[in-house]
Amino acid sequence: MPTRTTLANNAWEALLSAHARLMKQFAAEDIWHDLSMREYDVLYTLSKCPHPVRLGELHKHVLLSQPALSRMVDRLVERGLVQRWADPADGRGVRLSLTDAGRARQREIGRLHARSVARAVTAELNADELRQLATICWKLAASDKGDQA
Amino acid sequence: MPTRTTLANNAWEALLSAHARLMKQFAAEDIWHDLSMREYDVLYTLSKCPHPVRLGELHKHVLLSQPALSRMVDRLVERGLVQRWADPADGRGVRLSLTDAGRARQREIGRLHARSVARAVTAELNADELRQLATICWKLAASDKGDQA
DNA sequence: TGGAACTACATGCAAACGCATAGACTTGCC
DNA sequence: GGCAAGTCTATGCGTTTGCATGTAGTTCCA
Repeated sequence: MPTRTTLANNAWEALLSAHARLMKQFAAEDIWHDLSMREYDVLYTLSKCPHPVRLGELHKHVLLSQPALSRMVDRLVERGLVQRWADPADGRGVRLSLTDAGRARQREIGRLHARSVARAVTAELNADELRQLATICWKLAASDKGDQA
Repeated sequence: MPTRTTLANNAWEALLSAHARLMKQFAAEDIWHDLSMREYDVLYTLSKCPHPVRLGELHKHVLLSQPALSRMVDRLVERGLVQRWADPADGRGVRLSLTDAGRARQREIGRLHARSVARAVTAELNADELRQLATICWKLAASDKGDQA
């Protein structure tokens, strides 16, 4: 009879293993062109924001240190995929959005990646399991705040 | 009415978000001493192997390039936490195991980390959800059999 | 209004990473 | 047995990362 602690640790280890396996599989796909998956992740996150977003806000969603993110944005700006704007309400701040080229790029890769994801995940899980996984993981993801869906 | 593809992508995004949020939270804990979480991950993986394990085998479980893993092992050997053995059955190969110090270190940190994990995860999920999450994620993790291009 | 405390982002620097490839060994085929 | 092809790990090298800190702008409160 496993304790609640044991159940929790087993669930987390399972999540980590699933994450590692699928990340490796997706990284091996030949769809990323000259982007790293981390860079794509940033483009994808920006693509979901209707308005230019603060660096700090972006940082909450990306597993990267703030300086590393700042410099990655540098590079994406230099490549013409992201735009930096001054924030009129806060002179320290920066607002970021995709350029048209950046949006096009994200869509192009996103379309292919979404297929890979669907193929990999539906190969192992039925619709009920997909719904359960989403429900449970969103609980874990949003736990300090009601965030998006 | 969401399609199966949409369900799959939503589930994967939820998993990624949960992963990112919890990883950040765990990284912020003050329990790692002079190890990075990636290094701890390697020690943990080794701790589960009853016999010395090949580098390539270890690599399957760690989200890191083979050269990066090789050099991380260098550093862990240099710090006295891991041992490298020649493989009698294959002269190219290397076998790895924890030293006593490495095992002690892993246990010490593991005890604390397991508590953090339990605290964070049980705060959001009940026992049924924990079991569902584990079952589903192990399915995703273990599907190393089927491979497609 | 002024200044201390705080926040947001950028930069210096050493460490660590990924990619390409080399080196060492094994396997398979003749 | 011998040589080509394949596998396992290590190394060279340019890039990216994290930590500590710097710089600029904001907030709080006397």
